Amino acid sequence: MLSFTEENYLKALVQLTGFEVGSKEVGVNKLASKLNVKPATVTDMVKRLKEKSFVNYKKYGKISLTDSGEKLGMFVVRRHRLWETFLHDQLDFSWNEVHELAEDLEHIHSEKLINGLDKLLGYPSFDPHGDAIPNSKGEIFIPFRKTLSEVEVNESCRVVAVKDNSSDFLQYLDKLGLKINDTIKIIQLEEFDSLTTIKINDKQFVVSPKFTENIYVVCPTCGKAKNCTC
Amino acid sequence: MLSFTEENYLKALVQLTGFEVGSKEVGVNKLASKLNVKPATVTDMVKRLKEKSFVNYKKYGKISLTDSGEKLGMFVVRRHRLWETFLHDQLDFSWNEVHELAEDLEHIHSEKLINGLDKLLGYPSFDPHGDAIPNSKGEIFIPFRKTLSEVEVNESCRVVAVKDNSSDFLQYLDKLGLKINDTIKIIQLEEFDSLTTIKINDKQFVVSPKFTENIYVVCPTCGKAKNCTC
DNA sequence: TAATAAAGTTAGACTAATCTAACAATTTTT
DNA sequence: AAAAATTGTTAGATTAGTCTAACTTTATTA
Ligand SMILES: [Mn+2]
Ligand SMILES: [Mn+2]
Ligand SMILES: [Mn+2]
Ligand SMILES: [Mn+2]
Repeated sequence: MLSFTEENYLKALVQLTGFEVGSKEVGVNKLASKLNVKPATVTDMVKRLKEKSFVNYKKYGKISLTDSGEKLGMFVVRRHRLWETFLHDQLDFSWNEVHELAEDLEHIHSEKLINGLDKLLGYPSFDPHGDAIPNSKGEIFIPFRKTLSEVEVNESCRVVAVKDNSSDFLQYLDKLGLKINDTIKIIQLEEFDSLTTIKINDKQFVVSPKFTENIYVVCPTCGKAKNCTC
Repeated sequence: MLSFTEENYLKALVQLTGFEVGSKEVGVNKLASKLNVKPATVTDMVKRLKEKSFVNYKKYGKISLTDSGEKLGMFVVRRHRLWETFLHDQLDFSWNEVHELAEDLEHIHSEKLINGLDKLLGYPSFDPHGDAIPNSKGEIFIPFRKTLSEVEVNESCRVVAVKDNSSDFLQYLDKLGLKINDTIKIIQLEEFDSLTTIKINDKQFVVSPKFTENIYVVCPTCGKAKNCTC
C-alpha cells in the first residue's frame, strides 16, 4: 500500500509530466518546489520510488514515471477531482473551498468508495474547475482548449476551465461573476501592455494577462478550440 | 492540530471511559489492547497527551480524559458514525463494510464537511449499527436499552442496535435476516447452556449467548427498556 | 576552454510513533 | 508479611519523512 507521501509524489509527477505541455521528464528541483520540500528530500524519495518501480531515474538524471507509477498517480488525480465535485455538487462548497479538503480526501483508499461516489455524482466528466476527471480505468480525456489570450478581438468564446486554481484567482472570478460555461467577448486589446477589454454577460471589464492566460475557452458555436470554421 | 494517532487515542478513551458502563478511568494495558499497540507505546503517548492537557494521568496511575480531550474524542466518534451513515445510506455499503473505511475518513478535519454531510443525511440520530451520533456540539444522547439476554420468555422486543460490530457477527445477522427495527420473540430458554430459541419474522432459530448478549433491544410497544408497563 | 552558475547528492541530524527487553511498582494470593 | 502475579515504566533501537550544510556533477557563459 502506498503512503500519503508517496501518493503525493506520484500525483505531482503526473501533473508535471502527464497532462502539462512539454516533456515527460522532470528534474529534482522542479519536483521539490511543486511539493514544497527541499531537493535533498526529493532525491531520497525518488530513490525509494525507483526501488518500487514507480519511476525511472538515475543519479543526476531526469525523473519520469513508469506505467504503474503513472496509473497510480492518475488514480490519485481521479480521487481528488471526484471529491472536489462531490463537495461542490452535494455539499454546496464553492469552487475555491474544494481543493484544500480534496488534498486530504484523495488519500482515502477504497475503490468501492470512489466508484460509488462517481455513480452518485452521475459519472461527471469535469470537476468544478473544468478539469477532466480520469475514469475508473485511469484514462483521462482532455479536450482541446485555448486560453482567452489566444482569442481575437471581436470574437466570442465559451469558458470551459480555469488554469490557475488558486483561491485568490477564483475569488477574483467570483467578483467578476464569471462561471464555467459563461460567454466572453473580446472587445479590445491594448498591444502595449496586453490589457484586454472583455464583456461577460453584458458587463465590461478590463483585465490583465494574468486573467487571459488562465482562462481556458472554446468556440461557443462548435465547441472546438482549433480549426473552427464557424 | 491533532495527528491521526492522537485522535485514535482520544477516541479509544471516549469508548473505554465514556459511553461504556463502569469507571471513568482506564489502565495502560487496557488502552494498549484496544489500540493494538504495546503498553510501552501507550505510556509514551499518554505523557504527550498529558502535556497537551487532553488526559489526567500520573505515573503508575489510571488515565482519564479532561474536558477538552473528551470533546475532541467525541468529535472523532461523530465523524466516524456520520461517515458510516453516509456510506450506508448514500453509497449502498452494507453495515459490515462501513466501519473499516470510516476508521480512515474520521480523521479528515473539516467542520464544514462534516456538518454538510450531517445535513445531506437529514441529521441522523443513529448510525447503521444503531449507535447514537454525537451532535455538532459534541453531545451524545444514548437511549436506555437492554440486551436480548435480559428479555423474558414469551416476551417480544424490537432490535435497536448491535453491540458487537465485527464483520463476522454482522454477517451472521445477515444470514439470519436480522435488521435494525426487527421484532424478536423469545420462545424458549434452556437454563443449562443458555441456548435460546427465538423467532424473527416468523422464522425460528436457536442462538447462543454470543448472540443474545450482543443485540440491544427495547419494548416494541413503548420503546422503553426499563419500567415498561405494557 | 576555463570560470561561474545551476542542479543534484550525501552525510548527519531531528521528530513521531512504534517495538523489545529489562526493570520497577502495585496488587493479589498464599 | 512474604511470594507471586499483574501492571506499568524506562532505555535503546527502528522507520519514514523531513531538514541543513557541505560537496559534486552538469550546464551555461564569457
Ligand atoms: Mn484541486
Ligand atoms: Mn480541480
Ligand atoms: Mn464503526
Ligand atoms: Mn457504527
